[in-house]
Amino acid sequence: MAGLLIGDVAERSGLTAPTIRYYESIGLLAAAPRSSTGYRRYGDATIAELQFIKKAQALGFSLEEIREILKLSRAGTTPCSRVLDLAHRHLDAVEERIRQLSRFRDTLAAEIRKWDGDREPTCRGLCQIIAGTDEPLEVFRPRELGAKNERRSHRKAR
Amino acid sequence: MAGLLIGDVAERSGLTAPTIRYYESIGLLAAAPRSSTGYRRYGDATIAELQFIKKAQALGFSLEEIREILKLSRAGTTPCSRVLDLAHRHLDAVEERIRQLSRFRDTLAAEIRKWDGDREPTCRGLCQIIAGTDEPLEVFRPRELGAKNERRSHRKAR
DNA sequence: ACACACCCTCAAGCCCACTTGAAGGTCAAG
DNA sequence: CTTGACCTTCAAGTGGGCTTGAGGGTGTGT
Repeated sequence: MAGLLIGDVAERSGLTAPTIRYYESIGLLAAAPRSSTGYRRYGDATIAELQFIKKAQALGFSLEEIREILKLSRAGTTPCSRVLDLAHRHLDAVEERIRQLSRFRDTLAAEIRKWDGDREPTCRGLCQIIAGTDEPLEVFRPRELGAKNERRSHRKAR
Repeated sequence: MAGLLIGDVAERSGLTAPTIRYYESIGLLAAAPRSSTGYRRYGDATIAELQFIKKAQALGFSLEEIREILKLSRAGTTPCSRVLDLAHRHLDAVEERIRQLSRFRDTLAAEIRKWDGDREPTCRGLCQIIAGTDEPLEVFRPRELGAKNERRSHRKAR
């Protein structure tokens, strides 16, 4: 009987069998056809799809976003502008993070040089150094790019 | 009585009161002194510390790592060589992170360019574009950069 | 005196992306 | 016919970093 077993697919895609079942369970992957005894049977298309999922994930997309992409993709006719937009936003986020990290690295490196030259380096400095750097950093939350943590309550003064 | 209430600290630091209590509970923040009725009382130093935590977090450090930094930092009198050493290691970590992110950005940007250039950017094409790319992409796992997912079992052929 | 915005603790829940475990069915080789 | 490597399902656990809820105390303005 034709078709790969889940373990073969797992091996070829570099995922685990439970992960593949999990993907099916959350609707990321279409339900595989079954053999008469209930075994899932796969074709090469699934491996390609899993590799797509892996790479999309590696590119920073959440499973939710990937599902959205695949849904649009399966619809076929829908334009890809949303997907493209999503990718652009990810790129922006990544670049901003690189900038933040670079600034931090410079600050840290400068501080270390100061310390290295210092005869009597105090540890207390560390907090102030890092805490006292320039503008407030935006928190980069790779998996949830929407900033849903805005709390600006007006407290009654006591 | 002197001292900020937890809500004031929350507002000024941009965190929430429960989060601050949580940080205390996991030993990230020192236990605040209490008023006679049990209210936590804070000084400005705590706000600076929380901002340090926020920034370190934004830079990709886990609370565990931040705790380590703060612990050494608080040790105060102990020779600073350890802190310095830690700082060096963090600098290395930051630089490695920058390199990883840069590679990641290049890959993503390349995908987007490919995609942008496409006259008929069908989502199907997109999938194939990403799925069909050359070398395997490195998975970018922001919080756990260690690649612990190598499974290469040898399956018996059936 | 009362409302109301704070504060406290402790426990449980949530989210994501899985992983692990238990209990059992299937299939090919020896 | 047994062994053992596979497959099945469903449930529960993991980990990081919180958030939410219940139940109850505090402090101030009117």
